[in-house]
Amino acid sequence: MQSESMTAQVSPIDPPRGTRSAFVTECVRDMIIVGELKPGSRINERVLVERLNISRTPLREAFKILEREGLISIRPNVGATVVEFTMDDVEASIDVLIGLESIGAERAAEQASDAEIAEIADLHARMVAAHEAGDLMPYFHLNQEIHQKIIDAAQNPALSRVYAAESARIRRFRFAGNRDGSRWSRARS
Amino acid sequence: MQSESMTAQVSPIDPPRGTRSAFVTECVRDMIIVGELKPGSRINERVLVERLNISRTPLREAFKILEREGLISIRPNVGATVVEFTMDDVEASIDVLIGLESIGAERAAEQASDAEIAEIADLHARMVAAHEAGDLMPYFHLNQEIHQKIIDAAQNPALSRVYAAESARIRRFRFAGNRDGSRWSRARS
DNA sequence: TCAGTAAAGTTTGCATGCAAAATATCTTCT
DNA sequence: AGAAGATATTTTGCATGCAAACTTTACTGA
Repeated sequence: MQSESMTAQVSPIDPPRGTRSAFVTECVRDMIIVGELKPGSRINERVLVERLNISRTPLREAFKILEREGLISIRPNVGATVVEFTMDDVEASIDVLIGLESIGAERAAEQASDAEIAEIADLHARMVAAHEAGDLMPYFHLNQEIHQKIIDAAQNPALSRVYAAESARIRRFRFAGNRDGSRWSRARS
Repeated sequence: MQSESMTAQVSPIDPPRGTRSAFVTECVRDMIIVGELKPGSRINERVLVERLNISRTPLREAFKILEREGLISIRPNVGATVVEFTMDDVEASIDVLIGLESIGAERAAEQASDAEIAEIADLHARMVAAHEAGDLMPYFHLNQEIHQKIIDAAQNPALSRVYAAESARIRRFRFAGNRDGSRWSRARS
C-alpha cells in the first residue's frame, strides 16, 4: 500500500495524480515521517499551499485525515501542529504492535498454509541472524517484512488495518527505536 | 439563505458548539451508528447540508474523518457510501478487540493497583452472572465497562486509542453480536 | 522598566462559485 | 422494443472571498 519510494524533497511542480486531497495527504505525511515537518512545530497552511501549488481546501482535508491518523493535532482557531512523541508514547505503541503481532501469529498458525509458515520461519531465522550480527538495516527490513507476513497470514482485515495504522504512526521512530532490538525480541514466538 | 424552518427531526442541537466540522462529524457518525444512514447507501451531500444547516466544506471534512475511522468509503468523483460489514468483518474486528483486551489485561496485571484489580474482578463476576442469567442489557453494559477499565488500567495511551477506535467502528453491531457471549468469554483471564 | 492594553497584521473556519466528472434523461437507429 | 449515443441535470473537487479568532506589534501609564 505505502510505496517505499521516499520523496526526500517535494517536487516543485506537481503532477496531480488522483485527487488533490489524497496527493496532499501523502505529501504532508511523508514530510512528517521524513522529519521535514518537525514534532511540536506548527504547520503553516499558506506555506504548504504555495509549496504544493494547491488551495487550502484539500490541504485542510488532509489535516483532518492526518489528525485522525495521529500524526498532527489541530487546535480550533489556532492551527495544526506535528504531534510530539515521548519515549513512553513510542514504547506504548510498540507494545500494542507486539500484541497485535501476537494475535496475528496465533490466528496465522491456525489458518496459514504450510508454505506460508515455512516462509515466515525462514524470514524469522534470517531476522534473528541479522539481529545477532548487529546488521541493523537488514534486520529492520526483514523485521518489517516478517511482521507484515504474519499479519497478512492471519487473514483478518481489521487486524491488518489497525496494525498498518499504528505502524505508520511511529514509522519515523523505528530506526531510532531499533538501536537496541531487545524490545523486539519479545515479538519472536 | 438556509431557512430556519422546523427541521427538528433528529438534529441534536441547532447552535453548533465548537467547530462546525467537529459538530458535523459527530452528527453523521451518530446517524451511521443509529442506522439512520444505512450500510451500502450513498450519502447525499446536499441533503445533509440542508439537514444540518451548514455548508459543504465542513461536511466534506467530516467525510474524510469518517472515512479514516472506517465508517464510510469515499470514491473519487462519485461520493461517500456507508461501509457494509459482513459477519466475517465484524468477527474479525471482535477478534482484534479481544486481542487488545488481552494485551490490556496483561499490562494491567503488571501495573494496576490492588484496588483496580479488585474492582475489575468484581465487575467481571457480575458480568459473568448477568451473562449466565441471560440478562443481555446489564451484561452488555458491564461488558463495556469492564473492558474499558481493563484498557485504562494498562495505562497505555496507544492501546486506549486503538481500542476505542476499533470499538467505535463496530458499535452498531455490538448488540447483535452479543446474542451469544461465547466469543467474549475468551477475553476473561 | 515593564505590565497592561489597543491597534495592525495573520491565520483560521466556513460559505459560495465554478469547472469537470458522473449520472440521469431523452433521442435515434436497427 | 431495445441498444447505443447525445443531451441535460446533478454531484463532486477545488479555488476563492470574507468574517471571526488569534497573534504580533506598538503604545500608554505606573
